[in-house]
Amino acid sequence: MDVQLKRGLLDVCVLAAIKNEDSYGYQIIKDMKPYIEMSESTLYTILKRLENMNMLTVRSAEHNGRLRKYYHITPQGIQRIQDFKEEWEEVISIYRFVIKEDENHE
Amino acid sequence: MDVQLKRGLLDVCVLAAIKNEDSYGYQIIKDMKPYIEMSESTLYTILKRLENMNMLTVRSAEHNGRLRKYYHITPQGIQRIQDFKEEWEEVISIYRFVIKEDENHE
DNA sequence: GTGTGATACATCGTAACACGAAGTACTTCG
DNA sequence: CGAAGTACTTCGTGTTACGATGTATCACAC
Repeated sequence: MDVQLKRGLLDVCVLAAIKNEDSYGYQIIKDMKPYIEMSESTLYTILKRLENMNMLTVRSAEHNGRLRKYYHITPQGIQRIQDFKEEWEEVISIYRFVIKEDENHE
Repeated sequence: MDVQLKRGLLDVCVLAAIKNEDSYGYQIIKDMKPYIEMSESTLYTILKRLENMNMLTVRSAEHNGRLRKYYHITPQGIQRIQDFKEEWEEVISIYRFVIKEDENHE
């Protein structure tokens, strides 16, 4: 999938992936794989960013001797998803513009 | 509208805006304004990029003593719109993922 | 017991990109 | 004359996705 097209979706996808249940990096990647793929470096960058923006909080926990960082969504994070849903109307209208211009001439 | 969300849409919008009829910078901005807004510096950067990618060709013409550059879409440009339409399925599936995770818990 | 692959997180450098700011230059209209 | 509209250009900056690379543990096969 086109990198540019992904840019506006990744943040919200990560938030959606942890909304119902706290999760950790590796799991998030697996959960999102059927829908959107991202490298580990991308995900951890995003998680760091969302943390700095107070859209999620982190808690470390030990699991089988390995460290795991569990991410928990905040009210701001939930609001971010809400804003995205509202912006989607605009996205659809843009899509329709592209389609309209395209269909006039095929 | 969120900058990141626009990134994947701008190129295709510009191509759609010139698909049926050759157009020039200022006009393109006006045509797209109801759907998506972009600054002049952004548009001219995009037009330059699309030209380098052979998605459009340029022809200069004089209009009322002023220079105008008319942009004409190429087969590659048309193909780019087609690819976008095909990728849209994926975008919708991602949107549904976000919505689904969101609706489980409100 | 040694390799191999999965799990799990981190850092660095890079290239793409949107955008604001500022500039040039011509036309129209009050 | 001055302001606003038309039309294109250049520069610098901040954001961002990603590949490459590294560290470390665990499970399982051979």
